[in-house]
Amino acid sequence: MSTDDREHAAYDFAFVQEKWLPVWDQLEPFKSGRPEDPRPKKYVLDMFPYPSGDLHMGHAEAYALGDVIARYWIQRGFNVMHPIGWDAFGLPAENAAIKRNEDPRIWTYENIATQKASMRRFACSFDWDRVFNTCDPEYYRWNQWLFLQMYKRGLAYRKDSAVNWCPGCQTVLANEQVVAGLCERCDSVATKKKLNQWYFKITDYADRLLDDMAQLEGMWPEKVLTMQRNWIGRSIGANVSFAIEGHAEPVTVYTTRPDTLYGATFFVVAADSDLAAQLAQGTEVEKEFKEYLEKIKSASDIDRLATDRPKSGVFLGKYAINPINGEKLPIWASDYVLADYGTGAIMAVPAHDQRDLDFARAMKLPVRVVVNTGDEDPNKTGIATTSDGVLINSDGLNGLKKAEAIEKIIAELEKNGVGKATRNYRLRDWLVSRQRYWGTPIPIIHCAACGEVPVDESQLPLTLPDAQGLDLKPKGTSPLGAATDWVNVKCPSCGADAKRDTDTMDTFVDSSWYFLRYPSSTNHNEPFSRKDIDTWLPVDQYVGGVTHAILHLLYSRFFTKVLNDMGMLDFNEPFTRLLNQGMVQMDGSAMSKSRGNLVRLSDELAVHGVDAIRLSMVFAGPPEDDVDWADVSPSGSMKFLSRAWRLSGDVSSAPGVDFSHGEISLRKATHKALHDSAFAVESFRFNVAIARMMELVNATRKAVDSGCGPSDPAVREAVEAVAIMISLVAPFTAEEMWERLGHTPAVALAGWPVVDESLLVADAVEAVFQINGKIKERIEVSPTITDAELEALAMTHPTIVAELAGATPKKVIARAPKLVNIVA
RNA sequence: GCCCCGAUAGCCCAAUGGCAGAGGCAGAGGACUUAAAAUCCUCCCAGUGUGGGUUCGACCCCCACUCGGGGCACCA
Repeated sequence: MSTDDREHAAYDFAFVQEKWLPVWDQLEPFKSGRPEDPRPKKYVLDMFPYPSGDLHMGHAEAYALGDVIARYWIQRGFNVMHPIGWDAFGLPAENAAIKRNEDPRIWTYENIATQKASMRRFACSFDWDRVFNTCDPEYYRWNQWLFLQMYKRGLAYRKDSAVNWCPGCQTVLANEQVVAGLCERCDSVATKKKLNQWYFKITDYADRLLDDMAQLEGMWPEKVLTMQRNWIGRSIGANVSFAIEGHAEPVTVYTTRPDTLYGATFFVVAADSDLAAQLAQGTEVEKEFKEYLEKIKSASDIDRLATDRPKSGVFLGKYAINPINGEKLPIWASDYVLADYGTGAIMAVPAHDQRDLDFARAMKLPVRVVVNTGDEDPNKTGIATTSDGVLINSDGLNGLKKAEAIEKIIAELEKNGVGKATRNYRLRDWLVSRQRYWGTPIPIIHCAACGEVPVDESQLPLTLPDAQGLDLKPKGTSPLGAATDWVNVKCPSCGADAKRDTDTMDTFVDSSWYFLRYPSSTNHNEPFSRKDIDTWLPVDQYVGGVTHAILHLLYSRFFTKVLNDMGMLDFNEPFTRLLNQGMVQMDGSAMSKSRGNLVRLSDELAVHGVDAIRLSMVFAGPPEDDVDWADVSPSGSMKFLSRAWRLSGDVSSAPGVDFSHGEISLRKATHKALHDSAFAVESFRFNVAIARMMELVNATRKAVDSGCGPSDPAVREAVEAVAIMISLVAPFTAEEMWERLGHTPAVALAGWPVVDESLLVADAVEAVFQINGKIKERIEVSPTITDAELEALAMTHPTIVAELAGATPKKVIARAPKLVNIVA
């Protein structure tokens, strides 16, 4: 088909797509980091994908949204870095490898190639020169390096602990990966296992992770901040030390209500704690205690999560002494107290804590009210009173309010050396070792004589042994253990026979700092250079799903703070702004093959074209809302793009024509669209931005057909503006329009036209006159009219005069130029 | 149970205390056409989940409730 024929043919998206891709490959409009680039920087980042097959609808939405933002800031004259890479370690590759009996590398790199090709065709504005994969040795060597830095600083350590274990994945899980008692990956019921594992000491950073959120306020979705606050779960209280009858060591409890110390009537230790076992040992209740312990151990985490199940426990026959009044408190063991929170023991104040009250009522233990809250007696109601009030039955605290009492009792306890103010956190240390193959090997050697010996940094990367010949099937121990040549080494310290650590790192380690690597992705000497970091970081705009609200975002914030302490960067928060996109659904539920409601991205692209799919995603509604594919109309998107495209063929003025004498009302529409859609994009209301573009297309159509005609400069100005604006979302169509308008590519770099403020003022606006809030008259007025002028117009208007019938209004409110409201 | 978000036309969604409708989908009619598709034009449709309150004026702010979605859930 000749170019001439093509001119008259209908808009052919497939042809246009194939036409421009090679041109863009050559122009590289999105290359960032050219030396001496004078433009201010903007780092726009999409969460990198896991290479599980080809891109799907969810990717399409996420990357379409990120692309709008990146392309917008380029049009606004910023030097935008918009990189991409692959989060390429992880279980699916390993499972696929087991199934296909081949190296997980093959599956992984094949999928990466597929996704990469799809992203190019999807016209993602990525800087392809910065790509890396976390499974590249060149990347994970820096995971190992960072691990060693953490180790040096005491932030990476091993301990024995009851850890979450997924029987499905046959590996341990971090707390964050257990959702409602289930493995977040495979939904198996997580169990507990006593194991020696590696941890990162994220709890050292709990306060900073919490307090630094102040700077994210208004920049991150409130929802994410709330979830992180809940997750860290800081509470403020006191540790109080109780002597135990017949037990040498005192036991410390943590309480947020030290003011209620006089209301303590019993004492509870976590049944699964070492302390409980110690207290029971050798006593007549030991047998009963052990039976109880067995019973609760067999209860799954799911059962434990039910908060309404009856309280249970065993009296241990011993007594704790209340340090403030010498009272003897019976000690119980129960599973309602958690072994790994606080000290694993509590003082029970049933009057003012619901859980303690439930337990007291079940075990017929006394309840003593020590705070008069004005509520009914918990003894009668069974409802603990937790609000503020006046202290009673509490000696020196009587008459004080809660806050005063807390302050006074803590001072007293501290004076007597039996307590002190303390904070506690729900957050636990991050368990980072995994018993699987496809991850970063932990760079530690275990020597019988020297203990843990770090691999020398010069020996990094410590690459994975060849998967060939290894049994990757999950069996609870790392497959690396079977790679004898790899495992058996000489101790770097003493030279004796030693073994490598056989666990690999949680893949969340990989994603905790990848955003720091993009600017230095080809640096072979360090994970990232200070110069690159200072140039590009922090990330100005991060885009991704809310599913990572806790895990990835919390870990990345933690890494950033550690690196800040190491002096490797000088900011505290990695992601200045965060946008969470919703999910793509079909008929109200998540798409999946098993549900039979899967919409294939490749099918949709084939039928409607890339631009129409991108547009549909972005136009469907607010970005954070879920999109239901049943509600969107890709054919409607195509229709709009065709309308826009057709305009570019109608323009009959020459490129470079002076717009200033163009038809004024269309010019106003153009500048208003430019102004309003920019504002909408900056406030993430992309659907609104597109509505403004549609308005301008409609207005231009009208101007061409029945207004100023196609030769008016205002028409060219409008259509050029349309091309630039829709380039954010429909880059192929925009490029084609730009060419038809007589310009050279790339439209992505054309620049957002400067808005002429004088054209944003309307000639006349409609004002309304109300009486008692009811509209009585509408008139055209100048937008610059004053309140007094408008009021005078209203009071002399025949309709209003007639309505008032001579009565004197009580009050007149004028809001020029919009309305006058007369209160009669 | 606690906390957060939402509810506007048949549907998806706009409207920063000031005329409820920007945009789209679906629908109806018309123009063009031998006809159809495409295209262009025009039109229909709710008084903002319910009940109170504040205000000259409330989709918007406050209180209570209903429904939907999400988060947390023995963390002392």
